[in-house]
Amino acid sequence: MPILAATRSSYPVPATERPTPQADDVRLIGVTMSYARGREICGQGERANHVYKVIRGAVRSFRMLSDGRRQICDFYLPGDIFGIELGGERRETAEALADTVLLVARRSALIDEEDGPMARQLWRLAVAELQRSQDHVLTLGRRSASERVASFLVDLSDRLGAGEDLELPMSRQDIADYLGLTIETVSRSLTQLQAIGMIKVGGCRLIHLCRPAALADLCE
Amino acid sequence: MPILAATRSSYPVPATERPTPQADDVRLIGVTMSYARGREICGQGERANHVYKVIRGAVRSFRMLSDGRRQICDFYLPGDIFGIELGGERRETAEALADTVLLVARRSALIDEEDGPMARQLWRLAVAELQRSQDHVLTLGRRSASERVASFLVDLSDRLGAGEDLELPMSRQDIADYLGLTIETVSRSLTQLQAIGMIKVGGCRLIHLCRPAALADLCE
DNA sequence: CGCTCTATTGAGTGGGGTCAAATAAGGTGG
DNA sequence: CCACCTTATTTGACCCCACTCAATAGAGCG
Repeated sequence: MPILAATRSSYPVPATERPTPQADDVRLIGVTMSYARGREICGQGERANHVYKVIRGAVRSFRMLSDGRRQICDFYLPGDIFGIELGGERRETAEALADTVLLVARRSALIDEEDGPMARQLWRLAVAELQRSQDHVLTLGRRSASERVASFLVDLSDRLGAGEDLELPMSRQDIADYLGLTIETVSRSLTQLQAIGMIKVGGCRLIHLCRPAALADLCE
Repeated sequence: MPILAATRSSYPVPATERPTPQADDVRLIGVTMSYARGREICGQGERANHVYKVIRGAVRSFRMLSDGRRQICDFYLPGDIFGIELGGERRETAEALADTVLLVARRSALIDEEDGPMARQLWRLAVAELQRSQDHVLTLGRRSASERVASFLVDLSDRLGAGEDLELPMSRQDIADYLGLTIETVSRSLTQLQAIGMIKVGGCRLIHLCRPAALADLCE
């Protein structure tokens, strides 16, 4: 019998089978599932049969080169929808950053519908993700290490709606693989931003933005 | 009276007013316009009232940081559609790489339609562009200079359907701004790829891929 | 308290950037 | 068609930001 499973588990656990009470943006009907920290949600090369909405926790989505270099494409936070692909095969792997609860819906429930409004919702979703990806391209292509870290913090603060006190759901390694840097460089950039009074690092998952506006200005 | 204008002109010139005879992918109804090399097609911050399909020539789409650093998000080649935005404002500027002919359609003709199949076409278009952008992220985040240039050449060859003889529609500066490098590094990478027998540079706009498969392998 | 995992800091290196000069490729006007 | 001018590309010399390798310091957990 499915239960709401917030406990650490080795395999994904169905949590409830009711559709979400309120659908914010896109109406998803599916099953909520729990994933333990680090667990794979869906893998590169698999058939893309489901789409996901983050209820609690956080997710990283990434691709790897054959020699092991990893690039994180995006992090997904509560409210975000991910996993909508064009063709049948997934191009990215998604993993839970922390213990995470997802709403899992059949892809067919979304895509095969001859429903104009729904298709437009999907389109909006795709365009919004495209814009995020293009911001990412700008950051990776033309910003220095500390600018990348600054823009990352600003973006995360906006998305979490957390104001000036950020609790990072991801490790330094994840940030590095998102920003195209190494963990050492991420760490040094944080130290440097702290030195110029932009932020205050209080434990490795806690960051206070002392001057959010100035931080945003760093990214132009 | 609008004419088919292939001549160099200072301002965009309407070419014909008939809809395209055959629509490949998305049925666009609009006006064909000619743009001289270097001319702006639409600018960052403007209202996004039109969408564009490349008939002849090529287009670069880019964003700039306040200090002048430029990041090219994508190049658009004959057959490609671009300029579909979510909100009202454009986030990127588009310019003609060479003398270019575009089919220009009103955005409203696409978006306001309550047409399921059309909305799905739009969605496919957006997802396809998203996938290209995510490939770009992987390249910028985790590949070395010569790997970037190699993957760029392979991708361009695929898209142009040109086989092993590539005619580049863009300058070294454009390539550099697309790949997050400098022109000097692009040039050195090309020289290096030539030195190991991968390509043959014959004039700055002509590149022959001697070993296309090996070149693709460089990008893993 | 000790073990393990993660993050920070330090020292040294190298890939790609900067600056500058040489070369090649286009245009333009005579 | 050629000489001249302008712009784009290549090459060289040198430097610096970010990477690598290594050691230290915290954090989390049993």
